[in-house]
Amino acid sequence: MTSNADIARVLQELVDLLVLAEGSKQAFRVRAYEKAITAVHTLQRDAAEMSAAELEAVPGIGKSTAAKIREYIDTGEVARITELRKRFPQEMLELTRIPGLGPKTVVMLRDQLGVTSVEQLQQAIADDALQGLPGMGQKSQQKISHAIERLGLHGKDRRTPIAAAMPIAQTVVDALQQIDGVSHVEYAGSLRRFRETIADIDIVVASNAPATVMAAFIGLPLVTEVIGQGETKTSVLTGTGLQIDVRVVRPSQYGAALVYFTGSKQHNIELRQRSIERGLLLNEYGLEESEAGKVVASRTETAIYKALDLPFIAPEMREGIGEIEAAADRSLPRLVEVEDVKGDLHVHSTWSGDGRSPLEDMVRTAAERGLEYIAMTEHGEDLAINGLSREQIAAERVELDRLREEYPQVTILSGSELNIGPDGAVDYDPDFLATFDWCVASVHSQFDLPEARQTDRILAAMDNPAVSAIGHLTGRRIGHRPGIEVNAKAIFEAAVDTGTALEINGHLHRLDVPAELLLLARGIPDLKFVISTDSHHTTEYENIRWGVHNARRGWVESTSVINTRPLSEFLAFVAAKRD
DNA sequence: GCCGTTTTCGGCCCGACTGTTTTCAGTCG
Repeated sequence: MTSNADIARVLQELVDLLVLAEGSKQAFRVRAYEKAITAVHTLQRDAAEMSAAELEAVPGIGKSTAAKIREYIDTGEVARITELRKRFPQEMLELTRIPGLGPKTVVMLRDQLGVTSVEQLQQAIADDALQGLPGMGQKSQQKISHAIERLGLHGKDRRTPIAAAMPIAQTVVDALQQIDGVSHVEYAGSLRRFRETIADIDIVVASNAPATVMAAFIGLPLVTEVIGQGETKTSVLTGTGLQIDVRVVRPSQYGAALVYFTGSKQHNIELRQRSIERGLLLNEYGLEESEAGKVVASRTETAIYKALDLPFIAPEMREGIGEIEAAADRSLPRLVEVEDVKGDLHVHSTWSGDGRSPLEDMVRTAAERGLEYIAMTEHGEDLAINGLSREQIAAERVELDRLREEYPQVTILSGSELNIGPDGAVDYDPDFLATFDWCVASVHSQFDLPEARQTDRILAAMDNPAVSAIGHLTGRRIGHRPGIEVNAKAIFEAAVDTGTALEINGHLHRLDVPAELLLLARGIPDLKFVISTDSHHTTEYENIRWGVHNARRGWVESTSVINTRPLSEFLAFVAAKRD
């Protein structure tokens, strides 16, 4: 069956082609289709099973898009796309990936020089053929030439995994924080919204001395090239080709700037439309009356939202997927927060082959961090090298008993991270499994089985009464390895039916269950999650922040997360399944 | 192309920076 993801991909190709045909990414048709793509992504059912009329009823999808979606489902093609492909061959789309080359220039190059590929463009530059073209001089030619050279590092489409971007962003934020006269610094953009990959890092600075900030910024050791520099905006590249944009605003404008640069683009557009409806104008400097120009709000984000008759909307939700409507009718979810989390139920020590901190260090750190309970979940014995035999588990439990006396403030559970085999079987026998207080079961092998088999193995693992949660559902490593393919809906249903929780793994490389799937799980009553750090070292308890961010991006409420509950309630959840 | 308590046409978010220009077009976010 044609999946929603397939449809979104097809519409994306249509958008890419239309940008050339329309000459602008901002063309209304282009934006309309982009909105439709978002609508398809967030659709709660399979588009393939929907009639044209039903599709048309979806906000953002109109008559024309609905017809094209049906056309694709029924015939596997869209005539409009076929036609556009003839006008704009694939290589021309490649040209638009060169930073600084927009659709107008790409089409002009074809019309004036017959250039339709990167190779031809390089030849044209070698021939000095670009300067003299309408609107192009020597500098333009140099700029394009330079952009092609570094395309290998960062084309416009290149995205960086959040795990790589986050430490860089924090380094820059920390450095800018030190500058005299800087009152606030925060990373914004897709990083603040906690997307799993980011195109560039946006940093907002509040200061009355922008020149000082910019000078310090471009002087940072990680800056290898300055792309653009103005009074309020400077863009640079790092050695890995990651772009960092810094915007400086006055402290009184900080909230407006933060809203603006956090985005998303769609969220901002909707906020501006809401502003216009109220006779207001919203930009990165403030929310003001359109006529009088009097500033209504600008210092804090909360003030901006309030002036638009909205409660504060969490950055992780600002994707233009219905959060503003939900805010307007006061039906925003009560998102989970880091402070809500009482226990960590996925923790390794050096007892596991890949653990890097000794057991006592892990326990002491948990106690110091104020956790009420933890589960030591060393790897099960089926995981070669890393896993624990029954004898090793018995030995670890002796140590756990001693630690319980030494650290009475934290309840230490004896757990395991079991391995889900290709058929859904897990480590150990039922009697031995019953001796654990808590087991999380995860896929660690056979990542390329077809969707049906992957789904079946997880459903089988959920049927096991000892399995209280499924760990890192897809097993993906962001930017390195795609996850296993699963039927998410079937898994959500089975999780409810069997009383099994789904882990939200907080490792920045994992963020698994992915937020995209969490969004699909919205509104399923009784579906429970557990947010875990998967710590292998004492420093990794910090991962709880990332796990919570990811959960919030998936609109997960505090009440759906079992490790926000007191120990007694949490144990009751485990016991309910075993009975 | 989508949408509508300013409905079926006429709007559609807003600004910085660059390079080419003497007032703007293109690109980008």
